[in-house]
Amino acid sequence: MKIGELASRAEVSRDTIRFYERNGILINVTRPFEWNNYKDYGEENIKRIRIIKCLKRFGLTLKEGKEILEEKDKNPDIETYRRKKAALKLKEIEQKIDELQKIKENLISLL
Amino acid sequence: MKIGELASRAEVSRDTIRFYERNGILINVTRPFEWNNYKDYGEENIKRIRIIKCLKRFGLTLKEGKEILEEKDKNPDIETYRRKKAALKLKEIEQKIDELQKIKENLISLL
DNA sequence: GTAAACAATGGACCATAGTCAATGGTCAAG
DNA sequence: CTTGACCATTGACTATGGTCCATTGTTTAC
Repeated sequence: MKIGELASRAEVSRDTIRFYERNGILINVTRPFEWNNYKDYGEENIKRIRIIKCLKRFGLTLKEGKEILEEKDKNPDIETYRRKKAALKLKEIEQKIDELQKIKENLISLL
Repeated sequence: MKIGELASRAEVSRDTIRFYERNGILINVTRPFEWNNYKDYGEENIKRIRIIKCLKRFGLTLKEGKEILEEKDKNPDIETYRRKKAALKLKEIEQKIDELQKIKENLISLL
């Protein structure tokens, strides 16, 4: 699968794919042709990008998404890890909410 | 007042002052000496930096702080404007809190 | 007189998540 | 055979708020 096909099937831009590749999100990227230097992206990358997109919606960063993918690569029981990660993220988000609440109170007292 | 004095009196680094200067936070910066090219920073900049530091604590960005300073330069009745700005910021913060709440709920449903 | 402390300038760098442009090569349709 | 669509690579750029570095010039203190 060439980059254009992956891009349209995973619904991201070519540039995003190159960015993900640079950042180690993708696997199985080869250059199987002798007559050109086009790359070939393995099918599984569609799923990987979809997972990343999903995790991003939950507020996880690319780095955190990458860690989950890597864990999944090593360990088929991804759910345990994913839940652990999600629980950690939850705490982070709760802290952020608290922070914003404090700023909000400060602002209200200013008004 | 040279940069070092301003830095220690306003309790920021020299680099921060240069950064603020580049970003138009400071006023009355001159180069009054013929024999060197040292700058002279007007006294009012101490107060300006203190205001910026204060506003940052309320969650305002540098740009927003700069706007308040500029308004203050034009209009002595700063309080009205500051309150308007703060009210806007409050809405923003409330939106952000809502957003985080949604992500939090998504995460909880994932767990 | 010399060394330390200070000043100015320009540019690189941090994280985040990509986007955009330039250049050069390749491939398929007409 | 040429045009347009596609591919690869590099590097710059976006916003935020600075920090750190190198280099050169100046002032101050001993």
